[in-house]
Amino acid sequence: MAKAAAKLKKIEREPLWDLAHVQLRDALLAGHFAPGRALPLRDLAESFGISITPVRDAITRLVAQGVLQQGPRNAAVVPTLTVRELRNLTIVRCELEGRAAREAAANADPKGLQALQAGLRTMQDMIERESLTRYLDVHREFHFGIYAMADIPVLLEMVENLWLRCGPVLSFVVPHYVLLRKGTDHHAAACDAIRRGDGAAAEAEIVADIEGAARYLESLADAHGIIQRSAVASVRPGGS
Amino acid sequence: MAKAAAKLKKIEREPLWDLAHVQLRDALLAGHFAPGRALPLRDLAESFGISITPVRDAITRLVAQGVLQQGPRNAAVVPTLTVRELRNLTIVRCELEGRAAREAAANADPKGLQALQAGLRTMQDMIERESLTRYLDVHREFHFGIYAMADIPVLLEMVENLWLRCGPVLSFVVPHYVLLRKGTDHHAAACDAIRRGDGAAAEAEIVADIEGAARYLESLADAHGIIQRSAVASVRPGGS
DNA sequence: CTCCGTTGTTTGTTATAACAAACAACAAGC
DNA sequence: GCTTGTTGTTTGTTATAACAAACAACGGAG
Repeated sequence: MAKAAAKLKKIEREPLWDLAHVQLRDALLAGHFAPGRALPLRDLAESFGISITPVRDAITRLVAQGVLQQGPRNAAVVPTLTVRELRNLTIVRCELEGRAAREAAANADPKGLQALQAGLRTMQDMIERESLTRYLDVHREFHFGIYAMADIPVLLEMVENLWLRCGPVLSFVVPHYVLLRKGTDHHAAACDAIRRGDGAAAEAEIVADIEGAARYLESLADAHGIIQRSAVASVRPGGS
Repeated sequence: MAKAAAKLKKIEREPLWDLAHVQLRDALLAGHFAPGRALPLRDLAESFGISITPVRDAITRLVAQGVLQQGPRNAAVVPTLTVRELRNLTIVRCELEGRAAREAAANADPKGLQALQAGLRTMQDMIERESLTRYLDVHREFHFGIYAMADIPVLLEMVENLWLRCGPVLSFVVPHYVLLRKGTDHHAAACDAIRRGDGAAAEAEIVADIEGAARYLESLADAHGIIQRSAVASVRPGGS
């Protein structure tokens, strides 16, 4: 009987290495780990309360995705973004996300458009109230609402990868950036263009949004220690 | 033989999971595994003569890269490419490889150009002699010679991922395709455009090359069982 | 003959232990 | 005082065993 019940209920038990992967990914995105920091397997395993095997699996996956890099001893380290790497990521992002916006304009559905506009209103509300704690989530949902409309899974997957790569840095700056009201107009314009079915305009707006944020981020490169000017970015043992 | 020697003697101390990863990747690219086939860990471990742990690592990495998919039981299966997926991959490939060609034209170096033309001549020789055994390697080197010229590591990495995804299918058809002399002119034209520094032309030629091959591949979809028309693509348990 | 339950096997998952290489620390020698 | 060799610790790698879920095969009941 227990067997029959189990067969009927369809228990879905998520593997531990998947949990570790999600937790690690979210912590990375939240900027919880400093760039260049090493992530020892046993420490993570202990903090998660599991063995090192699933942690190792999660790390392997993240390294394969380019979200983590591997240091000298094959140790996983959170990547340090140089200005050059940020520019390269921006180039690829514009190419891919621009194309996704173009495709989204081609086959936009009313339901998705409605969700987009709802997100737009929510974001504007949040800006007026200056309550930006959940802004990042809505912002992410808005962008990926557009990209999902393109209905090209490979493209969506790659854009997610790109967001993961520049995630911590972007998450740190977007709230500051958005208070200057520089991003919202692009968002609204992109949404309008998609509703009109104007693919070129949608692509242009998304590209402008991405490049604007990247420019702002780059201008802050020296102010905050978020991204490194040089590629070395190592801990100098000497000095004061 | 190299791997046997490496196994007997301790020449290189490359991790085992790296070896497993490379061997699996090459076998996939060579089309050694039928699409839809499951890859049990213990079988692979036995065939490699190692434990299942490094094999599992390699599989995890390949799944994270999208080179392998995971089936119902989290089992790794070699992905079956549907026509729709192939079209989506082609879209992203055109976007990314086209941009790479454009960037390559912007900062082309004489040494790389020389290597490109050498590859071009080798390919033409091979076509005339109809000895296409090593053609795929040269073809791959030619394309990635262009993409490496763009000097954008993230872009190069993503293009490599895309090639891996449609690898087996493409490897199977390219030799047939190239005997029709349909691809070489695009290659030569792209090379010329890069030398002239004409980014737009280089992009157009690469895009034409990719789309031409994709069209040809799609026309063969029904003839050979390479790609599936439908998404199911189940494994027939019946006779061999 | 067909349907269903039981059982044995397969297979992915996780934990643990043994191992090896690299870094840190400390002590001896010049 | 500085360098160097040795040792202890840290940390990634690999193998192995125990485990659980799913599939296949077999046998009994209707």
